[in-house]
Amino acid sequence: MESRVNKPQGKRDPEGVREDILRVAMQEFSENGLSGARIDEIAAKTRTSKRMIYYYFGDKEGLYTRVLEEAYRHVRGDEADLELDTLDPIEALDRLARFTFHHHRQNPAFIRMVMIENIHHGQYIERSQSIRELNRPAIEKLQSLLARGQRDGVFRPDIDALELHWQISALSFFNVSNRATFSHIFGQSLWADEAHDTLSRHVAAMVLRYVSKLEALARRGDG
Amino acid sequence: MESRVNKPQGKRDPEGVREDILRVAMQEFSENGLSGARIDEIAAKTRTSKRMIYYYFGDKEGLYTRVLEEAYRHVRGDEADLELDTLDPIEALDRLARFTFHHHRQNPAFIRMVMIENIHHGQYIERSQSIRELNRPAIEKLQSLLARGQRDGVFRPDIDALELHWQISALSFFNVSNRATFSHIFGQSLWADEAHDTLSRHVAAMVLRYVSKLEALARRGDG
DNA sequence: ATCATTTTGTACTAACAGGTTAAAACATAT
DNA sequence: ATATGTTTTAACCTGTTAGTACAAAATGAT
Repeated sequence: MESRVNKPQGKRDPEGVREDILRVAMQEFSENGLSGARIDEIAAKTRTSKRMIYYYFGDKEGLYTRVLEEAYRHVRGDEADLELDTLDPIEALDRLARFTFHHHRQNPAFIRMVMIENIHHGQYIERSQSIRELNRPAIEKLQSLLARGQRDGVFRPDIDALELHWQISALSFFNVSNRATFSHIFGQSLWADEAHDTLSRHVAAMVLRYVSKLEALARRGDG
Repeated sequence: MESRVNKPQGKRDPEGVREDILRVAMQEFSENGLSGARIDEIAAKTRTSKRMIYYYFGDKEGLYTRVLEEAYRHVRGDEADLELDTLDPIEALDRLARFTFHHHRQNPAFIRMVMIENIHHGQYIERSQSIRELNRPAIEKLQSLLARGQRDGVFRPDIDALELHWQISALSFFNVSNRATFSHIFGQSLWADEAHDTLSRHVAAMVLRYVSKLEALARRGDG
Protein backbone atom coordinates (compact mmCIF):
# COMPACT_ATOMS: atom_id res chain seq x y z
CA MET A 1 0.00 0.00 0.00
CA GLU A 2 2.25 2.77 1.26
CA SER A 3 5.56 2.37 -0.53
CA ARG A 4 8.55 4.53 0.09
CA VAL A 5 8.49 7.99 -1.39
CA ASN A 6 12.09 8.79 -2.19
CA LYS A 7 13.59 5.77 -3.82
CA PRO A 8 17.23 6.46 -4.49
CA GLN A 9 18.34 6.21 -8.10
CA GLY A 10 21.54 4.36 -7.27
CA LYS A 11 21.75 0.71 -6.43
CA ARG A 12 21.88 1.19 -2.69
CA ASP A 13 18.72 1.50 -0.66
CA PRO A 14 19.26 0.49 2.96
CA GLU A 15 15.86 1.69 4.14
CA GLY A 16 14.14 -0.07 1.29
CA VAL A 17 15.95 -3.28 2.06
CA ARG A 18 14.98 -3.06 5.71
CA GLU A 19 11.36 -2.48 4.83
CA ASP A 20 11.38 -5.29 2.34
CA ILE A 21 12.72 -7.67 4.97
CA LEU A 22 10.18 -6.47 7.53
CA ARG A 23 7.31 -6.86 5.11
CA VAL A 24 8.22 -10.42 4.22
CA ALA A 25 9.06 -11.30 7.82
CA MET A 26 5.66 -10.02 9.00
CA GLN A 27 4.01 -12.27 6.46
CA GLU A 28 6.03 -15.29 7.54
CA PHE A 29 5.93 -14.74 11.30
CA SER A 30 2.22 -13.98 11.37
CA GLU A 31 1.53 -17.06 9.31
CA ASN A 32 3.88 -19.50 11.04
CA GLY A 33 4.74 -18.11 14.45
CA LEU A 34 8.18 -17.43 15.85
CA SER A 35 9.47 -20.99 15.90
CA GLY A 36 7.48 -21.96 12.82
CA ALA A 37 8.87 -19.25 10.56
CA ARG A 38 12.06 -19.99 8.65
CA ILE A 39 14.81 -17.47 8.15
CA ASP A 40 15.77 -19.10 4.87
CA GLU A 41 12.20 -18.82 3.67
CA ILE A 42 12.03 -15.16 4.63
CA ALA A 43 15.33 -14.53 2.86
CA ALA A 44 14.13 -16.29 -0.28
CA LYS A 45 11.04 -14.08 -0.49
CA THR A 46 12.91 -10.81 -0.12
CA ARG A 47 14.87 -9.18 -2.89
CA THR A 48 17.96 -9.46 -0.72
CA SER A 49 19.83 -12.23 1.07
CA LYS A 50 19.88 -14.04 4.37
CA ARG A 51 23.13 -12.35 5.18
CA MET A 52 21.40 -8.96 5.15
CA ILE A 53 18.77 -10.09 7.61
CA TYR A 54 21.50 -10.77 10.13
CA TYR A 55 23.27 -7.60 9.15
CA TYR A 56 20.25 -5.47 9.98
CA PHE A 57 18.41 -7.38 12.67
CA GLY A 58 21.01 -9.42 14.47
CA ASP A 59 19.10 -12.63 14.95
CA LYS A 60 15.70 -14.21 14.54
CA GLU A 61 14.33 -12.83 17.77
CA GLY A 62 15.54 -9.36 16.89
CA LEU A 63 13.70 -9.55 13.61
CA TYR A 64 10.57 -10.87 15.27
CA THR A 65 10.59 -8.06 17.82
CA ARG A 66 10.86 -5.43 15.12
CA VAL A 67 8.04 -7.05 13.18
CA LEU A 68 5.85 -6.99 16.27
CA GLU A 69 6.50 -3.30 16.79
CA GLU A 70 5.79 -2.63 13.17
CA ALA A 71 2.48 -4.45 13.38
CA TYR A 72 1.29 -2.27 16.26
CA ARG A 73 2.58 0.89 14.63
CA HIS A 74 0.86 0.18 11.35
CA VAL A 75 -2.49 -0.63 12.92
CA ARG A 76 -2.68 2.16 15.46
CA GLY A 77 -1.96 4.70 12.77
CA ASP A 78 -5.39 4.31 11.25
CA GLU A 79 -7.22 4.97 14.48
CA ALA A 80 -6.19 8.59 14.72
CA ASP A 81 -8.52 9.79 11.97
CA LEU A 82 -11.77 8.97 13.74
CA GLU A 83 -12.58 12.50 14.94
CA LEU A 84 -14.84 11.34 17.69
CA ASP A 85 -14.82 14.78 19.30
CA THR A 86 -17.10 16.18 16.63
CA LEU A 87 -19.86 13.65 17.34
CA ASP A 88 -22.19 13.45 20.29
CA PRO A 89 -21.08 10.79 22.79
CA ILE A 90 -23.54 8.11 21.74
CA GLU A 91 -22.74 8.48 18.07
CA ALA A 92 -19.06 8.57 18.86
CA LEU A 93 -19.08 5.39 20.92
CA ASP A 94 -21.16 3.62 18.32
CA ARG A 95 -18.69 4.64 15.68
CA LEU A 96 -15.68 3.65 17.76
CA ALA A 97 -17.05 0.18 18.47
CA ARG A 98 -17.95 -0.48 14.85
CA PHE A 99 -14.66 0.87 13.63
CA THR A 100 -12.68 -1.31 16.01
CA PHE A 101 -14.62 -4.38 15.01
CA HIS A 102 -14.22 -3.66 11.33
CA HIS A 103 -10.61 -2.65 11.64
CA HIS A 104 -9.57 -5.83 13.44
CA ARG A 105 -11.28 -7.81 10.77
CA GLN A 106 -9.29 -5.99 8.10
CA ASN A 107 -5.98 -6.73 9.81
CA PRO A 108 -5.66 -10.44 10.42
CA ALA A 109 -1.86 -10.32 10.27
CA PHE A 110 -1.81 -7.91 13.20
CA ILE A 111 -4.24 -10.08 15.15
CA ARG A 112 -2.11 -13.13 14.52
CA MET A 113 1.06 -11.37 15.64
CA VAL A 114 -0.65 -10.43 18.90
CA MET A 115 -1.88 -14.00 19.37
CA ILE A 116 1.61 -15.32 18.77
CA GLU A 117 3.13 -12.84 21.14
CA ASN A 118 0.66 -13.86 23.83
CA ILE A 119 1.62 -17.48 23.32
CA HIS A 120 5.11 -16.32 24.20
CA HIS A 121 3.75 -14.68 27.37
CA GLY A 122 4.51 -11.26 25.96
CA GLN A 123 8.22 -11.70 26.48
CA TYR A 124 9.18 -9.75 23.37
CA ILE A 125 6.68 -6.92 23.68
CA GLU A 126 8.14 -6.33 27.12
CA ARG A 127 11.29 -5.02 25.53
CA SER A 128 9.37 -2.42 23.59
CA GLN A 129 8.57 0.86 25.22
CA SER A 130 7.22 2.30 22.00
CA ILE A 131 4.30 -0.10 21.70
CA ARG A 132 3.02 1.01 25.07
CA GLU A 133 3.18 4.65 24.08
CA LEU A 134 1.43 3.88 20.84
CA ASN A 135 -1.62 2.49 22.61
CA ARG A 136 -2.07 4.62 25.68
CA PRO A 137 -3.75 7.52 23.89
CA ALA A 138 -6.67 5.28 22.97
CA ILE A 139 -7.66 5.09 26.61
CA GLU A 140 -7.45 8.82 27.09
CA LYS A 141 -9.68 9.45 24.12
CA LEU A 142 -12.20 6.96 25.36
CA GLN A 143 -11.98 8.48 28.80
CA SER A 144 -12.88 11.93 27.53
CA LEU A 145 -15.66 10.51 25.41
CA LEU A 146 -17.12 8.82 28.46
CA ALA A 147 -16.78 12.00 30.48
CA ARG A 148 -18.74 13.93 27.87
CA GLY A 149 -21.50 11.35 27.91
CA GLN A 150 -21.62 11.38 31.68
CA ARG A 151 -21.81 15.16 31.74
CA ASP A 152 -24.72 15.00 29.29
CA GLY A 153 -26.42 12.49 31.57
CA VAL A 154 -26.66 9.76 28.92
CA PHE A 155 -23.89 7.49 30.22
CA ARG A 156 -23.76 5.77 33.58
CA PRO A 157 -21.28 7.38 35.95
CA ASP A 158 -19.50 4.22 37.01
CA ILE A 159 -18.08 3.11 33.68
CA ASP A 160 -14.33 2.62 33.57
CA ALA A 161 -12.57 3.59 30.35
CA LEU A 162 -9.92 0.90 30.50
CA GLU A 163 -12.47 -1.78 31.15
CA LEU A 164 -14.66 -0.57 28.32
CA HIS A 165 -11.70 -0.57 25.97
CA TRP A 166 -11.01 -4.11 27.09
CA GLN A 167 -14.58 -5.14 26.34
CA ILE A 168 -14.63 -3.60 22.88
CA SER A 169 -11.25 -5.16 22.13
CA ALA A 170 -12.39 -8.56 23.33
CA LEU A 171 -15.43 -8.66 21.08
CA SER A 172 -13.48 -7.40 18.09
CA PHE A 173 -10.38 -9.48 18.59
CA PHE A 174 -12.10 -12.79 19.23
CA ASN A 175 -14.04 -12.42 16.02
CA VAL A 176 -10.80 -12.75 14.09
CA SER A 177 -8.60 -14.75 16.41
CA ASN A 178 -10.98 -17.63 17.03
CA ARG A 179 -12.72 -17.81 13.73
CA ALA A 180 -11.14 -21.12 12.71
CA THR A 181 -12.08 -23.17 15.76
CA PHE A 182 -15.39 -21.46 16.37
CA SER A 183 -16.61 -21.86 12.85
CA HIS A 184 -15.50 -25.47 12.74
CA ILE A 185 -17.65 -26.21 15.75
CA PHE A 186 -20.62 -23.96 15.12
CA GLY A 187 -20.59 -23.33 11.39
CA GLN A 188 -19.63 -20.43 9.16
CA SER A 189 -22.83 -18.45 9.58
CA LEU A 190 -21.36 -15.67 11.71
CA TRP A 191 -18.68 -14.97 9.14
CA ALA A 192 -20.74 -14.63 6.03
CA ASP A 193 -20.34 -11.18 4.51
CA GLU A 194 -23.91 -10.20 5.34
CA ALA A 195 -23.47 -11.32 8.94
CA HIS A 196 -20.50 -9.03 9.34
CA ASP A 197 -22.63 -5.89 9.41
CA THR A 198 -25.15 -7.48 11.71
CA LEU A 199 -22.51 -8.63 14.13
CA SER A 200 -20.81 -5.29 14.05
CA ARG A 201 -24.10 -3.52 14.82
CA HIS A 202 -24.83 -5.92 17.65
CA VAL A 203 -21.42 -5.45 19.19
CA ALA A 204 -21.93 -1.70 19.13
CA ALA A 205 -25.42 -2.14 20.55
CA MET A 206 -24.09 -4.30 23.35
CA VAL A 207 -21.53 -1.69 24.27
CA LEU A 208 -24.01 1.19 24.11
CA ARG A 209 -26.55 -0.64 26.18
CA TYR A 210 -23.94 -1.38 28.77
CA VAL A 211 -22.76 2.18 28.99
CA SER A 212 -26.02 4.09 28.67
CA LYS A 213 -28.44 5.06 31.36
CA LEU A 214 -31.79 3.38 31.06
CA GLU A 215 -33.59 6.66 30.48
CA ALA A 216 -31.34 7.43 27.55
CA LEU A 217 -32.01 4.01 26.10
CA ALA A 218 -35.75 4.38 26.56
CA ARG A 219 -35.64 7.78 24.89
CA ARG A 220 -33.92 6.24 21.89
CA GLY A 221 -36.43 3.43 22.02
CA ASP A 222 -34.42 0.44 20.92
CA GLY A 223 -36.10 -2.58 22.38
CA MET B 1 -6.55 -34.72 39.79
CA GLU B 2 -8.29 -37.75 38.35
CA SER B 3 -5.78 -40.54 38.20
CA ARG B 4 -6.45 -43.98 36.88
CA VAL B 5 -8.37 -46.33 39.10
CA ASN B 6 -7.11 -49.79 38.27
CA LYS B 7 -3.39 -49.65 38.04
CA PRO B 8 -2.07 -53.07 37.07
CA GLN B 9 0.43 -54.66 39.42
CA GLY B 10 2.71 -55.93 36.66
CA LYS B 11 5.26 -53.82 34.89
CA ARG B 12 3.07 -53.14 31.86
CA ASP B 13 0.45 -50.42 31.81
CA PRO B 14 -0.44 -49.28 28.29
CA GLU B 15 -3.34 -47.02 29.27
CA GLY B 16 -1.29 -45.42 32.01
CA VAL B 17 1.53 -44.78 29.59
CA ARG B 18 -0.82 -43.17 27.08
CA GLU B 19 -2.30 -40.90 29.70
CA ASP B 20 1.10 -40.01 31.02
CA ILE B 21 2.23 -39.02 27.55
CA LEU B 22 -0.91 -36.99 26.92
CA ARG B 23 -0.61 -35.15 30.19
CA VAL B 24 2.98 -34.14 29.56
CA ALA B 25 2.31 -33.37 25.90
CA MET B 26 -0.57 -31.06 26.84
CA GLN B 27 1.76 -29.19 29.13
CA GLU B 28 4.45 -28.86 26.48
CA PHE B 29 2.22 -28.07 23.50
CA SER B 30 0.16 -25.51 25.37
CA GLU B 31 3.30 -23.86 26.60
CA ASN B 32 5.33 -23.91 23.39
CA GLY B 33 2.98 -24.44 20.47
CA LEU B 34 3.10 -27.18 17.88
CA SER B 35 6.41 -26.28 16.28
CA GLY B 36 7.84 -24.98 19.53
CA ALA B 37 7.25 -28.14 21.53
CA ARG B 38 9.98 -30.77 21.47
CA ILE B 39 9.30 -34.47 21.27
CA ASP B 40 12.51 -35.20 23.13
CA GLU B 41 11.46 -32.83 25.89
CA ILE B 42 8.05 -34.46 26.14
CA ALA B 43 9.66 -37.88 26.26
CA ALA B 44 12.08 -36.81 28.97
CA LYS B 45 9.22 -35.63 31.18
CA THR B 46 7.22 -38.83 30.88
CA ARG B 47 8.06 -42.02 32.68
CA THR B 48 8.44 -43.72 29.31
CA SER B 49 10.51 -43.20 26.17
CA LYS B 50 10.35 -41.30 22.92
CA ARG B 51 9.79 -44.50 21.02
CA MET B 52 6.54 -45.07 22.88
CA ILE B 53 5.19 -41.71 21.79
CA TYR B 54 5.58 -42.79 18.20
CA TYR B 55 4.24 -46.22 19.02
CA TYR B 56 0.99 -44.80 20.41
CA PHE B 57 0.51 -41.58 18.48
CA GLY B 58 2.26 -42.07 15.17
CA ASP B 59 3.90 -38.71 14.83
CA LYS B 60 4.07 -35.26 16.36
CA GLU B 61 0.92 -34.05 14.63
CA GLY B 62 -0.98 -37.13 15.73
CA LEU B 63 0.00 -36.45 19.31
CA TYR B 64 -0.93 -32.81 19.01
CA THR B 65 -4.34 -33.66 17.60
CA ARG B 66 -5.07 -36.03 20.47
CA VAL B 67 -3.97 -33.42 22.98
CA LEU B 68 -6.29 -30.88 21.39
CA GLU B 69 -9.23 -33.27 21.64
CA GLU B 70 -8.35 -34.03 25.22
CA ALA B 71 -8.26 -30.34 26.08
CA TYR B 72 -11.80 -29.81 24.78
CA ARG B 73 -13.05 -32.97 26.39
CA HIS B 74 -11.65 -32.10 29.77
CA VAL B 75 -13.02 -28.58 29.77
CA ARG B 76 -16.49 -29.24 28.46
CA GLY B 77 -17.04 -31.89 31.06
CA ASP B 78 -17.35 -29.31 33.83
CA GLU B 79 -20.07 -27.36 32.11
CA ALA B 80 -22.69 -30.05 32.37
CA ASP B 81 -23.28 -29.54 36.10
CA LEU B 82 -24.65 -26.05 35.87
CA GLU B 83 -28.35 -26.97 36.16
CA LEU B 84 -29.55 -23.80 34.57
CA ASP B 85 -33.04 -25.22 34.11
CA THR B 86 -33.82 -24.84 37.80
CA LEU B 87 -33.16 -21.11 37.81
CA ASP B 88 -35.24 -18.32 36.36
CA PRO B 89 -33.84 -17.11 33.01
CA ILE B 90 -32.16 -13.99 34.33
CA GLU B 91 -30.46 -15.81 37.16
CA ALA B 92 -29.49 -18.59 34.81
CA LEU B 93 -27.89 -16.32 32.24
CA ASP B 94 -26.08 -14.40 34.92
CA ARG B 95 -24.73 -17.62 36.30
CA LEU B 96 -23.74 -18.95 32.88
CA ALA B 97 -21.82 -15.81 31.98
CA ARG B 98 -19.98 -15.71 35.27
CA PHE B 99 -19.23 -19.39 35.17
CA THR B 100 -17.82 -19.18 31.66
CA PHE B 101 -15.65 -16.24 32.59
CA HIS B 102 -14.38 -17.94 35.70
CA HIS B 103 -13.94 -21.28 34.05
CA HIS B 104 -11.84 -19.93 31.21
CA ARG B 105 -9.66 -18.20 33.73
CA GLN B 106 -9.14 -21.49 35.53
CA ASN B 107 -8.05 -23.30 32.38
CA PRO B 108 -5.26 -21.39 30.72
CA ALA B 109 -3.82 -24.53 29.13
CA PHE B 110 -7.08 -25.07 27.27
CA ILE B 111 -7.19 -21.46 26.15
CA ARG B 112 -3.64 -21.69 24.89
CA MET B 113 -4.35 -24.86 22.96
CA VAL B 114 -7.26 -23.13 21.23
CA MET B 115 -5.10 -20.11 20.45
CA ILE B 116 -2.43 -22.34 19.00
CA GLU B 117 -4.93 -24.26 16.94
CA ASN B 118 -6.27 -21.01 15.54
CA ILE B 119 -2.77 -19.97 14.59
CA HIS B 120 -2.79 -23.16 12.53
CA HIS B 121 -6.08 -22.10 10.92
CA GLY B 122 -7.88 -24.93 12.66
CA GLN B 123 -6.34 -27.51 10.39
CA TYR B 124 -6.11 -30.16 13.10
CA ILE B 125 -9.47 -29.61 14.74
CA GLU B 126 -10.95 -30.16 11.32
CA ARG B 127 -10.08 -33.81 11.55
CA SER B 128 -12.00 -34.20 14.77
CA GLN B 129 -15.69 -34.89 14.64
CA SER B 130 -15.86 -35.45 18.37
CA ILE B 131 -14.91 -31.91 19.33
CA ARG B 132 -17.82 -30.56 17.37
CA GLU B 133 -20.24 -32.91 19.10
CA LEU B 134 -18.80 -31.97 22.45
CA ASN B 135 -19.67 -28.32 21.98
CA ARG B 136 -22.95 -28.27 20.14
CA PRO B 137 -25.12 -28.94 23.20
CA ALA B 138 -24.01 -25.67 24.74
CA ILE B 139 -25.92 -23.80 22.06
CA GLU B 140 -29.06 -25.82 22.56
CA LYS B 141 -29.04 -25.18 26.27
CA LEU B 142 -28.56 -21.49 25.71
CA GLN B 143 -31.29 -21.55 23.10
CA SER B 144 -33.82 -23.02 25.49
CA LEU B 145 -32.74 -20.61 28.21
CA LEU B 146 -33.36 -17.72 25.85
CA ALA B 147 -36.71 -19.15 24.83
CA ARG B 148 -37.81 -19.30 28.45
CA GLY B 149 -36.83 -15.70 29.02
CA GLN B 150 -38.59 -14.62 25.89
CA ARG B 151 -41.73 -16.49 26.92
CA ASP B 152 -41.59 -14.71 30.27
CA GLY B 153 -41.29 -11.40 28.48
CA VAL B 154 -37.98 -10.46 30.10
CA PHE B 155 -35.68 -11.10 27.14
CA ARG B 156 -35.82 -9.40 23.78
CA PRO B 157 -37.25 -11.61 21.07
CA ASP B 158 -34.52 -11.06 18.49
CA ILE B 159 -31.55 -12.48 20.35
CA ASP B 160 -29.69 -15.25 18.59
CA ALA B 161 -28.31 -18.05 20.77
CA LEU B 162 -25.21 -18.70 18.70
CA GLU B 163 -24.35 -15.04 18.61
CA LEU B 164 -24.84 -14.71 22.32
CA HIS B 165 -22.63 -17.70 22.96
CA TRP B 166 -20.06 -16.05 20.75
CA GLN B 167 -20.25 -12.83 22.76
CA ILE B 168 -19.90 -14.55 26.12
CA SER B 169 -17.01 -16.61 24.78
CA ALA B 170 -15.27 -13.57 23.38
CA LEU B 171 -15.34 -11.68 26.67
CA SER B 172 -14.22 -14.71 28.65
CA PHE B 173 -11.59 -15.94 26.23
CA PHE B 174 -9.89 -12.64 25.61
CA ASN B 175 -9.44 -12.14 29.32
CA VAL B 176 -7.04 -15.06 29.37
CA SER B 177 -5.67 -15.13 25.86
CA ASN B 178 -4.55 -11.51 25.65
CA ARG B 179 -3.54 -10.91 29.20
CA ALA B 180 0.18 -10.68 28.44
CA THR B 181 0.05 -8.01 25.74
CA PHE B 182 -2.88 -6.12 27.20
CA SER B 183 -1.40 -5.86 30.65
CA HIS B 184 1.98 -4.86 29.27
CA ILE B 185 0.35 -1.93 27.50
CA PHE B 186 -2.29 -0.92 30.01
CA GLY B 187 -1.06 -2.28 33.31
CA GLN B 188 -2.00 -5.18 35.54
CA SER B 189 -5.00 -3.56 37.18
CA LEU B 190 -7.64 -5.67 35.44
CA TRP B 191 -6.00 -8.89 36.56
CA ALA B 192 -5.62 -8.23 40.24
CA ASP B 193 -7.52 -10.78 42.28
CA GLU B 194 -10.07 -8.26 43.48
CA ALA B 195 -10.67 -7.04 39.94
CA HIS B 196 -11.54 -10.54 38.85
CA ASP B 197 -14.91 -10.50 40.60
CA THR B 198 -15.67 -7.03 39.39
CA LEU B 199 -14.83 -7.87 35.82
CA SER B 200 -16.84 -11.05 35.99
CA ARG B 201 -19.86 -9.16 37.31
CA HIS B 202 -19.52 -6.54 34.63
CA VAL B 203 -19.31 -9.10 31.88
CA ALA B 204 -22.47 -10.72 33.16
CA ALA B 205 -24.11 -7.31 33.45
CA MET B 206 -23.17 -6.48 29.89
CA VAL B 207 -24.70 -9.69 28.64
CA LEU B 208 -27.87 -9.28 30.67
CA ARG B 209 -28.34 -5.70 29.61
CA TYR B 210 -27.95 -6.70 26.01
CA VAL B 211 -30.45 -9.51 26.23
CA SER B 212 -33.08 -8.00 28.50
CA LYS B 213 -36.02 -5.85 27.59
CA LEU B 214 -35.81 -2.35 28.95
CA GLU B 215 -38.88 -2.83 31.14
CA ALA B 216 -37.28 -5.82 32.79
CA LEU B 217 -34.13 -3.83 33.44
CA ALA B 218 -36.07 -0.91 34.85
CA ARG B 219 -37.98 -3.25 37.12
CA ARG B 220 -34.68 -4.59 38.45
CA GLY B 221 -33.48 -1.03 38.72
CA ASP B 222 -29.80 -1.39 37.97
CA GLY B 223 -28.70 1.96 36.74
C1' DA C 1 41.70 9.46 -2.66
C1' DT C 2 39.87 8.00 1.63
C1' DC C 3 36.90 5.63 4.35
C1' DA C 4 32.71 3.97 6.46
C1' DT C 5 28.61 1.75 5.04
C1' DT C 6 26.13 -1.50 2.41
C1' DT C 7 25.87 -5.57 -0.51
C1' DT C 8 26.99 -10.10 -2.55
C1' DG C 9 28.08 -14.98 -2.38
C1' DT C 10 29.37 -19.23 -1.01
C1' DA C 11 30.39 -22.60 1.84
C1' DC C 12 30.26 -24.28 6.35
C1' DT C 13 29.01 -25.98 11.01
C1' DA C 14 27.29 -27.63 15.01
C1' DA C 15 23.38 -28.49 17.24
C1' DC C 16 19.06 -30.08 16.98
C1' DA C 17 14.88 -32.59 16.14
C1' DG C 18 11.70 -35.74 14.09
C1' DG C 19 11.59 -40.19 13.08
C1' DT C 20 13.46 -45.24 12.51
C1' DT C 21 15.73 -50.02 13.08
C1' DA C 22 15.89 -54.03 15.43
C1' DA C 23 15.42 -56.84 18.95
C1' DA C 24 14.10 -58.01 23.60
C1' DA C 25 10.65 -58.52 27.43
C1' DC C 26 6.16 -59.51 28.61
C1' DA C 27 1.36 -61.45 28.66
C1' DT C 28 -1.82 -64.76 27.30
C1' DA C 29 -3.99 -68.49 25.08
C1' DT C 30 -3.49 -73.18 23.65
C1' DA D 1 5.95 -75.26 26.93
C1' DT D 2 5.34 -72.92 22.91
C1' DA D 3 3.41 -69.87 19.83
C1' DT D 4 1.66 -65.27 19.06
C1' DG D 5 0.72 -60.65 19.45
C1' DT D 6 1.71 -56.57 22.31
C1' DT D 7 4.60 -53.43 24.77
C1' DT D 8 9.15 -51.64 25.93
C1' DT D 9 14.27 -50.58 25.55
C1' DA D 10 18.29 -48.58 23.51
C1' DA D 11 21.01 -47.03 19.93
C1' DC D 12 20.97 -44.97 15.52
C1' DC D 13 20.02 -42.01 11.25
C1' DT D 14 19.13 -38.10 8.45
C1' DG D 15 17.44 -33.76 7.06
C1' DT D 16 16.93 -29.23 8.79
C1' DT D 17 18.04 -24.76 10.66
C1' DA D 18 19.88 -20.70 12.93
C1' DG D 19 23.79 -18.55 12.61
C1' DT D 20 28.90 -17.80 10.96
C1' DA D 21 33.37 -17.42 8.46
C1' DC D 22 35.59 -15.44 5.10
C1' DA D 23 36.44 -12.74 1.40
C1' DA D 24 35.61 -9.18 -1.54
C1' DA D 25 33.38 -5.54 -3.93
C1' DA D 26 30.29 -1.76 -4.97
C1' DT D 27 28.66 2.67 -3.38
C1' DG D 28 28.41 7.33 -1.57
C1' DA D 29 29.99 11.11 1.19
C1' DT D 30 33.85 14.13 2.34
